[in-house]
Amino acid sequence: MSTVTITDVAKHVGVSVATISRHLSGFTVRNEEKIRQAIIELNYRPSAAARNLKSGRTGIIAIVVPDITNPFFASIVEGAEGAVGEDRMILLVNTGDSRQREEKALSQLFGRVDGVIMAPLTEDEDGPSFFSQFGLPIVFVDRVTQDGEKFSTALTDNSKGASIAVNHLIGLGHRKIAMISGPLSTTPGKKRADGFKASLKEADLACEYFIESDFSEAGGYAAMCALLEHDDAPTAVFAANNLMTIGALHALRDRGVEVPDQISIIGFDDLDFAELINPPLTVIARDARLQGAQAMELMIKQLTSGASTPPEHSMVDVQLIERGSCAPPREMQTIAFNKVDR
Amino acid sequence: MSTVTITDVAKHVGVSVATISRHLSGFTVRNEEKIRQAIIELNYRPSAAARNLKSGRTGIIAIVVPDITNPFFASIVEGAEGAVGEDRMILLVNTGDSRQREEKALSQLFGRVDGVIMAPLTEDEDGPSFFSQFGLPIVFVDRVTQDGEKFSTALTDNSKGASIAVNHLIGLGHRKIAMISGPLSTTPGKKRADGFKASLKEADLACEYFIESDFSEAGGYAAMCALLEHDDAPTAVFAANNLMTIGALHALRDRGVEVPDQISIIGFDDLDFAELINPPLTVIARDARLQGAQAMELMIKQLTSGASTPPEHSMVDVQLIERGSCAPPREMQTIAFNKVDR
DNA sequence: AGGTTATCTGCAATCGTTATCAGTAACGAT
DNA sequence: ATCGTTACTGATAACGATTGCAGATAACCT
Repeated sequence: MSTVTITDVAKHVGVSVATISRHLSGFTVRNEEKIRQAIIELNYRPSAAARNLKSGRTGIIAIVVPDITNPFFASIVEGAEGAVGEDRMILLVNTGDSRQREEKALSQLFGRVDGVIMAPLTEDEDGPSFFSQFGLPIVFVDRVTQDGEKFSTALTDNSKGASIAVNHLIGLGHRKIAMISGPLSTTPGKKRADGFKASLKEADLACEYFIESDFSEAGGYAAMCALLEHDDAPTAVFAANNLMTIGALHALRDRGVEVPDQISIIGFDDLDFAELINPPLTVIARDARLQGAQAMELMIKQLTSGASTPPEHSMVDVQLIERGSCAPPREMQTIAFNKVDR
Repeated sequence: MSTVTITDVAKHVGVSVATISRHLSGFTVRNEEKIRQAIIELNYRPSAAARNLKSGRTGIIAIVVPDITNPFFASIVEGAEGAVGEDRMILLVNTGDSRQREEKALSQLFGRVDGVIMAPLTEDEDGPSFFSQFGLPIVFVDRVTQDGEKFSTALTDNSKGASIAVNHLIGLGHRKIAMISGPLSTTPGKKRADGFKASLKEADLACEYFIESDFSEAGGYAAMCALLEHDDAPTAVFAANNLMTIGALHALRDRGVEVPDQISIIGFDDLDFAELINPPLTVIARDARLQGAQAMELMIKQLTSGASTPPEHSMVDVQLIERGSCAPPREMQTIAFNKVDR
């Protein structure tokens, strides 16, 4: 009943503990079969704690995300899970957008895990020094901190995605294009905003409708409400992530604004149900699962090839998925080529 | 650079390791301030592994779910995370609906965690014996195994939820009511099916449109297609979970079937975007976060109050959220009281 | 058989903590 | 001055595994 140790197995077989240990770590030993039986018979399970203590490694990789209910991060986790392999496990930490929790979690992680895959809350200055002296392998996913180049990263081509979105809207004839942006203190927030602004400038358009929000549904809702109250409201909106897109759509629905009749909307990150929305949502999509898997691969590479190898970087591509939420602006629709029905 | 141990701190301060250890576990010691400084100065972090080895506990609670990208399970995890408290962490295992992964994960968990909150894949017979001899505290969430009564559980009133759904449809005048059911080998699959059948019987209706599917989006899609091909197709459908509801909606959309004009649909489990779908989706909802939190509370109770306390059970309530996806059946609409426009 | 390797084995030290136990200092009561 | 009590301290033995070392077996060759 009580815990059965390697010593018990050794006694049962009639060899020393060293032999059992060696058998467990894959060496060839003489009484292989006997040992295997004894292990099953006694229901012996090696103590992970003792192993960790000796070997210094835990076989656990932490993955720290701000919000697991965000489908994007859920997919990241799933992708990482899929790439973790046979002899490692994942420790999930959900920081709930709280800086405090993030720090506490990180300090608790030390010694419990072999490495940390993380999507940091912000690019804050106290972050980097902290990570640099953290003493654990780190891979940043989706977001980085200021000194992120020192670590491996698995990112998306954020600014390219934003450019595609904006150019799509411009191509449809829009001139008054708004952006509901994420926090500029985060990597994707900043890069997507940069891409947005750059593309506007390239088309000689002023950046008049830019709202910095917080990547949350409520934030998207509020931002959209603010845009609608504008004297000269925009004809198209680029929402910088999935949750804010949902919030914006809720706002439009509540106000009775027709999409894409009165306003076009394009989101960043696809959603399972994007096709089911009325109208189906046009988005910039990327493979989040792949991104998670890449992060895990970078981590494993780092763990197996010694700590001193230079950091590597991977990038997943983005693509436009046209559905029905973008159309030429209202005043153009009579002359527009691809006029939308209804 | 290398790891600094409790011995280093002791030397630095000029006391014995025992004193440092006592300070760390909250006892009052003489050189409190000096010790605190030394810890910071040397950047000492207690070794989790060594602690585990001595104390036998890890401060980690595992939570095992079949699919983290399912918003329901994501919410469960979030709720559990929120209730885990200061000095414990969560280890997430995503089994990806694979029996094999589930078993492997579970065996790996032993010794690494203090307890397991789990949503088992099925109620299979080999499950129970396995869990019973598992030797770790277990709390089942959402689903149980055959001998689940032996363990604490945090469930939903599944059959009540199903009954509410069916009675809602019956109340609207439907007689040909279908169910896209989950696997009958799972608790929610079984209970929801039971509730469905019982309510039909109570209303003297035959159970003619029952399809056992697999809780996946693809499964829901296929099931709905099958229902539509029926000679005498149903006028209403109850889909037993969120993913299958999404699948069914996709099928309806692809076939050009109007909801709720030609068919009514009600889902189990709410979705963030249920209001954004056209028409807004009527669902049976429950508080998944709360359910996750309850599971965690039961686990913590079990951990703190010794292993020999009897298992406890909690249950979150369900409620009907009427939106727009259910209406009287077509042939009744002219005489129906609350006729739907459009 | 005898000698030389190649394999396998047991002993014991070790990983970093915590728990036990005996011991010391301080202090008030007798 | 002695005793009892309280409040802390240090030395040391665990916890359960891994690993270097030296010795023991077995395998192989002539």
